[in-house]
Amino acid sequence: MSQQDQIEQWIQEIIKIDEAKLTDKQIKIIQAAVEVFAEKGYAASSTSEIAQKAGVAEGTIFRHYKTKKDLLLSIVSPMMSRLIAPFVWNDFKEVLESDYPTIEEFLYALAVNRLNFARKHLKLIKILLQEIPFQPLLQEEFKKHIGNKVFHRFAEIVEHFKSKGQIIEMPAPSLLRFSASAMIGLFISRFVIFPDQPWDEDKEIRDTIQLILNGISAKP
Amino acid sequence: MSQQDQIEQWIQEIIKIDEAKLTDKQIKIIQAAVEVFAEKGYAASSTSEIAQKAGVAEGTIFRHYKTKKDLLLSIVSPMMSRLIAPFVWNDFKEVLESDYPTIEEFLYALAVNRLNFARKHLKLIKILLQEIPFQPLLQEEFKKHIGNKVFHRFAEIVEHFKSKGQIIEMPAPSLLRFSASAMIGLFISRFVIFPDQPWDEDKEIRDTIQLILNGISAKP
Amino acid sequence: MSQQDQIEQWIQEIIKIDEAKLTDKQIKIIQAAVEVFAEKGYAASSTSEIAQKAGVAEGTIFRHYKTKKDLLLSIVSPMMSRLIAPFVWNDFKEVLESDYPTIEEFLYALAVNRLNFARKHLKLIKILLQEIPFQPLLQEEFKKHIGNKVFHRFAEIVEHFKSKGQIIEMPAPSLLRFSASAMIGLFISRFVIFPDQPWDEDKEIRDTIQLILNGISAKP
Amino acid sequence: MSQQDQIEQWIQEIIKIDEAKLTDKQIKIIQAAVEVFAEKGYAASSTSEIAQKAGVAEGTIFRHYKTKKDLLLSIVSPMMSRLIAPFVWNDFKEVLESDYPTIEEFLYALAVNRLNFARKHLKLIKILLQEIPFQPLLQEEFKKHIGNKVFHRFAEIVEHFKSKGQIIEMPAPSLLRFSASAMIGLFISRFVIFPDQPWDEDKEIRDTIQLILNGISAKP
DNA sequence: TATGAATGAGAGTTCATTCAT
DNA sequence: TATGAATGAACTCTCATTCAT
Repeated sequence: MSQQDQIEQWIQEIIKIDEAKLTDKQIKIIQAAVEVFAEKGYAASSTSEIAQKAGVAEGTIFRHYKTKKDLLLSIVSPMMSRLIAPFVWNDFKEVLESDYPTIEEFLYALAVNRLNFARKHLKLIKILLQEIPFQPLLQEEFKKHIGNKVFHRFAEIVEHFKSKGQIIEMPAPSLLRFSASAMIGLFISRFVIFPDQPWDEDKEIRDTIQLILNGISAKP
Repeated sequence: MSQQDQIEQWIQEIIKIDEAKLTDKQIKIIQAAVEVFAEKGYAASSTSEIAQKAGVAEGTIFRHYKTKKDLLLSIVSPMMSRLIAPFVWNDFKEVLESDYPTIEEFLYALAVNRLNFARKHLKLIKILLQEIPFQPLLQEEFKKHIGNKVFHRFAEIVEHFKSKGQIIEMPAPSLLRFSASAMIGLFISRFVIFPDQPWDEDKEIRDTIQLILNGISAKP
Repeated sequence: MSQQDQIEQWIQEIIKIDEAKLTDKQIKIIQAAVEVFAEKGYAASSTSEIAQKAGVAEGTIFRHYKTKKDLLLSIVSPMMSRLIAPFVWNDFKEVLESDYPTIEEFLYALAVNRLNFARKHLKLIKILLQEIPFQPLLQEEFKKHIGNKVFHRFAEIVEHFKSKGQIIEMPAPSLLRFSASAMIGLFISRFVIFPDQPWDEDKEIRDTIQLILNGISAKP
Repeated sequence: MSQQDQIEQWIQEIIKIDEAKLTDKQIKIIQAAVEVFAEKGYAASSTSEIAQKAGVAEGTIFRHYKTKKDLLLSIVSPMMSRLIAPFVWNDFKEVLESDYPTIEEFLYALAVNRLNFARKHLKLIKILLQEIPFQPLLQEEFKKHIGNKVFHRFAEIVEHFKSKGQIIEMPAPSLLRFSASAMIGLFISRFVIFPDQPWDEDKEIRDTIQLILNGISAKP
């Protein structure tokens, strides 16, 4: 089992996706909704178009989802936790220290994993990002997940390396923001802005990691 | 005249905003539209709400703007060039070399300028970013401005410093993306994600610039 | 056996309610339907709410009743005959003359009986009255029962007393309408308009009867 | 000027109907709505049918009335005060004593006036009565108007005659209920139950008044 | 017999747009 | 130029009814 597969497996255990309970029609509705929401935006999408694309009657949508917003949220809300799943690992630090020879290798594995995840769920993530500003419920979840979980985990790690004198003297939030921005910037360039360009993903990931590490490493 | 004022003046000359021609009602319509679009998103906003907020009749909007989309674009489209105005300077390089003692100082002046600009036009920029995915016209403009102008200008500068051995050996697009991501990440954190936190903007800007420069500087 | 019980027994014999044939689920459906129809009105009630309240599946209702209207009518239609049952007695006159010392006593017994009946089936009677204007079938039944049976019976009695010089000289329909209005007015006040006030029912009934008899009695 | 005209004039002054402000289309909408609501009941009526009957677009209805219920209430609610207008006269007692030779004559004038009013607004009154049970707002208005105004006025008059020994010793509410029931019973018979029968309205009114007065007069 | 998912017609309502004033 | 009443298509959502299980 490769390291990537291993990471993926851990994630699956964490989030326990129970798509099993969905009926055939529900899956078709969700697929159609993702398609249409991603293309036109939530507000500009019509339930009739979703129904048509899903091959069901419009009423069927409302049998499974009380309102159109309900449909959106039940699609998009679980995405948030899946998106940041690897960062809320309980044994994150152990994995980092034991399973990977260098921090570069660890970050590379993580980045590849998330990049593949993003590639797989591109449209859903688009919808999520588009709708966060307008859906208070999503904002709450965002704060809960990112703010409380991911942030504290990262702060821990940063302090760990800082205390060893390996990281530049700077507030943890700034370092986290910087690192995350660089990675997210890569993702957005790759998938949103220039999806049709030829990309040497591997090299771009490695370069970005190097730039980040250069940036935050303490100078001798 | 301070350096900031000087930059601002140059920008004004470049973009030549002709708000002078707008009637009183038009200005009210635009202000109301920005307000409503930013709050609810373009698709979920109604022209009647805009009219009401602007204190004009519904018909008046359509006297000045053929369609709702027309209203959106005439608000948002000019923003793109204003947003990237300083980066398309003709005498960018001269300014950089002659007016500022170090590159840090130059980047700092630039960042402060854009941060203040973003603060002033926050809602408009929000709308712009929200609607780019759905408005082909905006996408074209984005590519035209960013792709052709900003990118080439930066590539020039990067090559200049590379040839002097001061910048790490890496493709210019990657370096640009990395630098821009770090700065934009700061802006989004400041204005979108944590607008209500207390911010030491100056320090955050200087830190971010330091991290970027650390990242891209050639190691001795 | 009290006179009230005796009257009740006669009524039961007349109308022969065959609720025995109803299954458990049917009874629950009817109860739920009465509840919901009375609360929201027939047209504003949904079969799904009835099904939910009855604890059965939506389809089950339509297994027993072809349509929603069918459900309404099979609930409400038998009520009409039950409501006017005592007035269509075959031996009405004999009872009146033999079993009760005075006409006041007879009317009092009758009123108490109907009042208790109305109290017991309040919601059903509400539905019946609400729906008569919109259900031609109910209108027919109303005319058949009231018009043909009750009216002729009363006309007979009135003529009987008129011929004895005990009742004022006035057309029987007017006298019937007057008497019925006074009693029905009492019922509606009691149950519909002021159901929550404290009522001395006995006294109100006796007063109303006295007023009616005062009104229709021939003056010496 | 006849006594009837005089009464009508007083009423007009009291209720101050300002139908003048209604546009042509609004009047058509109201007329159509009254027609359809009366025929099918509020809940079973569709706005599209009303629009069609009024000869306007469906959207036009919602420009003037926020919701379907709004349409109902703005039609029906003003009816309540108009319906009971003559009974809330400030100088009711003076009129009764000065302008009419006998109380019979006064009641007769009043009854004729209300009968003509009911005839003119038959459908509206039907709708009002049908919807009172389901519209809390109407119930409130009913209690406010009938309970507080009409009732107290009548109680006053009853006490006045009681003290002169002309009315039977009985609670005022019972006497009012009895009298109102007899009159309302006549109206309902006339307009709702047997609208198609030939009616000698004058005689029926006079008979009913006589029966009421017989009922409530103190016996020598 | 009982279920409940599925239907699709039609409900009330919104809205960008038009046009007579 | 500015208005706002009017439009009617399109929207989200409800509902009585059907039917495979």
